[in-house]
Amino acid sequence: MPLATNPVRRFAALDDTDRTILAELAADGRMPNNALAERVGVAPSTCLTRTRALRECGAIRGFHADVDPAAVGLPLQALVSVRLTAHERAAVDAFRARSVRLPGVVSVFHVAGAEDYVLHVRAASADALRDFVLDYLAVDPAVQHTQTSLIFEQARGRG
Amino acid sequence: MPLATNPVRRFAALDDTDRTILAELAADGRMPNNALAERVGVAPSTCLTRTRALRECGAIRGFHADVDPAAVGLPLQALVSVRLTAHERAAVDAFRARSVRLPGVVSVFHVAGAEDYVLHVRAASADALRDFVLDYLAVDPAVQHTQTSLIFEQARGRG
DNA sequence: CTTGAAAAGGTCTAAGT
DNA sequence: ACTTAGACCTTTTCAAG
Repeated sequence: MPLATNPVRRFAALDDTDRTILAELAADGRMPNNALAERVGVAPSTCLTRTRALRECGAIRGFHADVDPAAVGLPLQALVSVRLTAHERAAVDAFRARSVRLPGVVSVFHVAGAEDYVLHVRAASADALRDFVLDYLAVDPAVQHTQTSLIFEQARGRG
Repeated sequence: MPLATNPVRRFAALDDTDRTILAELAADGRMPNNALAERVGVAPSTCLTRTRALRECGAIRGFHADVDPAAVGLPLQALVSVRLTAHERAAVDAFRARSVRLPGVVSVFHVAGAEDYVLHVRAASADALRDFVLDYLAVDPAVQHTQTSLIFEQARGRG
């Protein structure tokens, strides 16, 4: 993949109306099209066309309910830093593909720096969290080292 | 706040139907109620009652569009670890309240361990990211030290 | 608590301005 | 891009099982 690749090109046509739609739907993903149109200041039909285009060009990747982890029996959260043994593309990509499928994994960040990955995970208990690290990461020959930081509290920003 | 506090109590009544609804809406937050009802195996009216109860008891905290950061002119992401100078509750809480309002902040994690906070931030460019750290964190007297790790790639897990 | 059916409201398409 | 109109679908309520 050449360094000159410019993925922003796809979004070049976005104007203020589009950005407002994105902000409103990021805040409330279930807002009816009528209400959205009024907030944005365009006709409902225009709003619908814009919203659909935003989904098709990839600016909107999907809609998701924000579920309280405690409600599904996973009250604990942690950030697990992972350093790999090898750093070729194949090993790195393979670890990412594997880690996103592990139970309790919310997000996988491939980062620059001393660590290679940071996993945001949820667990039912401290024991379950320990088991997650030991059973899925520590035994992985691709994993050289892990460090687990329990999350006391998470707050959402506003973009 | 006593250690014995048990916030799980609020969700004690959740059954299989509720958990299926949560899973479906987490995967597709815009699924129509009658499609959801069919997948879950109850009548649409029942499904609506359940879904509303899940929102009111806090199991569903909201619905959000998943917006591609690149679409809104913020193609860069980073994890910024923050160590505070003081660790009394007042200082810690104040920093959290401040940091969630900073521009580009996606999530704020209060973590156990050597660092106090990890900020997930978005930025328009490397310069903008540097400015964010210097202008908002480095100048903050409550902040002792920061470490910024650029995010090469983020992948979502499945809960 | 769940249900089916009726009423109310939103979505979507296609026309013309 | 906006408006209108109408078909279609979804949500919501409510009386009853």
